[in-house]
Amino acid sequence: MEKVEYNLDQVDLQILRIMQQNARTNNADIARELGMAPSAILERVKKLEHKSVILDYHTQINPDALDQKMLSFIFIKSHDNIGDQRVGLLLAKIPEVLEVHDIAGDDGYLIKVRTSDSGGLVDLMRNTLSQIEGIISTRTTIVLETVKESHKLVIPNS
Amino acid sequence: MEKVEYNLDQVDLQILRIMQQNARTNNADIARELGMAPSAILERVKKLEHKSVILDYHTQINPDALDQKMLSFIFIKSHDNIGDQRVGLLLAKIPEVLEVHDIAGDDGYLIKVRTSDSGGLVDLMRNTLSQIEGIISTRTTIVLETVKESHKLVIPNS
DNA sequence: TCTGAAACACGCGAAGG
DNA sequence: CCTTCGCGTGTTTCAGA
Repeated sequence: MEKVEYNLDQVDLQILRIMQQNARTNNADIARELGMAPSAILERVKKLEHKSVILDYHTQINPDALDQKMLSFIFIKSHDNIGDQRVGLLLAKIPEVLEVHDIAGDDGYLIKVRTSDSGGLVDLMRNTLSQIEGIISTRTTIVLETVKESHKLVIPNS
Repeated sequence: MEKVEYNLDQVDLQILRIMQQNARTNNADIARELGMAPSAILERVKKLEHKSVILDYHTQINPDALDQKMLSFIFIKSHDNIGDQRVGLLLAKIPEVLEVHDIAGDDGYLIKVRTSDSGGLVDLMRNTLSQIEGIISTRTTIVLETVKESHKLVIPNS
């Protein structure tokens, strides 16, 4: 892993705070709030994108509206050795698999999966997961209801 | 739970597909891509927001840049009865707790937590989680590395 | 790294089919 | 539900401090 210096100052943090709250806030509004010229904000945002501090601008869509009512977490034990992520990378390619985390303790992964319903989950496990070589076992946890789903990080005051 | 009709047509799905890819794409660009007038797009986007199909515009920030290198999932058993979410709602109020899911089978919740490091996690569990009445036990899974973290839903072709 | 000017492009509401 | 039109405003580049 490479050492990267991000060197964010107060103004950067304020920009991030505003944009995390609403990614569509325009430069002019941010500039007014911070008492700066819009072009200065533009420059900083471009830099934050280049430094990979800002990774993406994303529209959060209601899963129900797209008929993806089912959310599950699946623990997957694999033959992957430490540092190897062959199975993890294959899992990451599946569109319904939104997250893949390499976890401690179990030689395994935790993945987050959205499907239309339980049938969709069964299909995914039968048709897609079972095709991946090196999976030893799975344990599925089904979400009944999501109380909170935020992507907003805690941004420090300094 | 109320029955809601979303009634999304092809144009709506295309708009969602574009905006999910980049929330900052402007109406004019979307209009060009779909061969429509910008104001028609504006109208539809507003409607999608009102119908809660679009929930949020969010800037995804690199957690490393904000010194939040530690990600954990914690299973929490509680005294909450079915349909009751007292503990869940209290968990949801904690800023470091990004997600709270009511899960099947264990009278419990699965939460996703970001902290600066393992010390931050210990602090959270000692100082904050332990203050919540009704938690019976916790089981923590530590993420060593995240292979994929997307928030993009699969948008159907029709 | 900022400001300010200038050219260009977009947002967004009105009016109409 | 769409288009066209128009004014006010935002975006972006560049020179200069």
